[in-house]
Amino acid sequence: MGTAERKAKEKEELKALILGAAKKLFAEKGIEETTIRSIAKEIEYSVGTVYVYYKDKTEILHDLHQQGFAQLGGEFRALFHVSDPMERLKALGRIYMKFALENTQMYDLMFNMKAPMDFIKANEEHHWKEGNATFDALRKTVQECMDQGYFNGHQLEPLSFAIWGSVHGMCSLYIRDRVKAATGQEPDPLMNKAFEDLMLMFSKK
Amino acid sequence: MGTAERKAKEKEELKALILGAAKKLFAEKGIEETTIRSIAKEIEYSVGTVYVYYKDKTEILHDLHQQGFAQLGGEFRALFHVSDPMERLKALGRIYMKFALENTQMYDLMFNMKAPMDFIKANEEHHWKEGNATFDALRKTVQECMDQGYFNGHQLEPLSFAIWGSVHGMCSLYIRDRVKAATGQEPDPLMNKAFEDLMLMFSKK
DNA sequence: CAAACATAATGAACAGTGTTCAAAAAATCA
DNA sequence: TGATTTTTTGAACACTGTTCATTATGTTTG
Repeated sequence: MGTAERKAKEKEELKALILGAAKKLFAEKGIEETTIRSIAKEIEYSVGTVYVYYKDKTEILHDLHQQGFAQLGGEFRALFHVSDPMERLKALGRIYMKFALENTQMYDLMFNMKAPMDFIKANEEHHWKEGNATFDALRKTVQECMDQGYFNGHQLEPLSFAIWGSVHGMCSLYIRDRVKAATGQEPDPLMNKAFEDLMLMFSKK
Repeated sequence: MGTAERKAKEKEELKALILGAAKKLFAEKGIEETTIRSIAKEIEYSVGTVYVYYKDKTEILHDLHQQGFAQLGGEFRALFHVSDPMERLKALGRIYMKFALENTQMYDLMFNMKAPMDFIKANEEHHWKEGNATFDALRKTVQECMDQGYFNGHQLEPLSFAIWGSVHGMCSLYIRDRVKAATGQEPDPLMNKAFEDLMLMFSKK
């Protein structure tokens, strides 16, 4: 039936409209400062309408964090053209860090905020497929590095986690305003140099 | 004048009482879930009283985060008995991580939450002395390691930051529930193994 | 076409938050 | 004791996420 189809499409469109407004406001004024009312106002609908399409705020946050992973995942996938695994590992790290610095709010949502994980726990019985896929890209690359003689005497899983953690840690400190406050240095150059330092240590055979 | 003295002391005591209640509730039910009203109830005073002794919630959070740094700082200082700098570096990391895993709420407050930094920006013109002192302990130790031939070809500042970031990153992912969700592994053993992996790489001459 | 029905949108209302501040209570002083 | 100062109070305000009876709109049917 044509009408039902069109209806379903319209519903999807409005849902996307809400999400788009949320994304815009999050980037503009931060996630904490963005209210359901401000989202409703942005798209010129009432608060109630937002709740017709999203059962609560964590669902909006979860949908948005999926968009972030779609973008980062795409950039990761593009890097699998690089055949040298250590080069690819470095590139993955660089892209990851670039993403974090250029999309601080989104990165925060993906890797720091509790909301998306709360939503997953409450609705999808514990499967964070976005995080899994991203970690998999890293793990695969680390495995290939090990096959080439890198990371001797290490185990794949903890090593991959350690590498993720080390880059995430710098990004997280950056986003949460601890870098300049603790080191006294300009954050951006320090981040880049520190990243190189890490990679230099990681790539020692 | 004796009375004025006693008064000042009583004021300090009540302030400490508020802070103690806050600390207790934070550890019990989490920081986000602890309200000014619940703090007031805990010490059997009214909401208004809390605001006589603390100008707002960020000040409570800031005072509490100072307590955390006092504890961690004390544990750090005790480690300066270890004369071998690389051994001390590893011990610093282990203590840091132990602190994070055993005081998740406090660690979150110290290194993730925005409130304490917001308070500092608004009230103490940008000087995070707690963070500075802690980073200094790390930096000093890293310098001594470099003096002994470790970390060849690295610069002190970015390297120290990278080391901090790498341990912080794992702790942060742990606290924000990303470890098991992304890796599928049991978090605690993975953390410990990953920490060893990092230290192994750091200590390669 | 009009009436019956189904779907979508609304916004006042609720319970909760941090915060304020005139008023009440308690303590101190003369 | 009475006046004055200090401390404590909690109702009230502006905000939050969320709900749901009511209204408006669209669709189907006799």
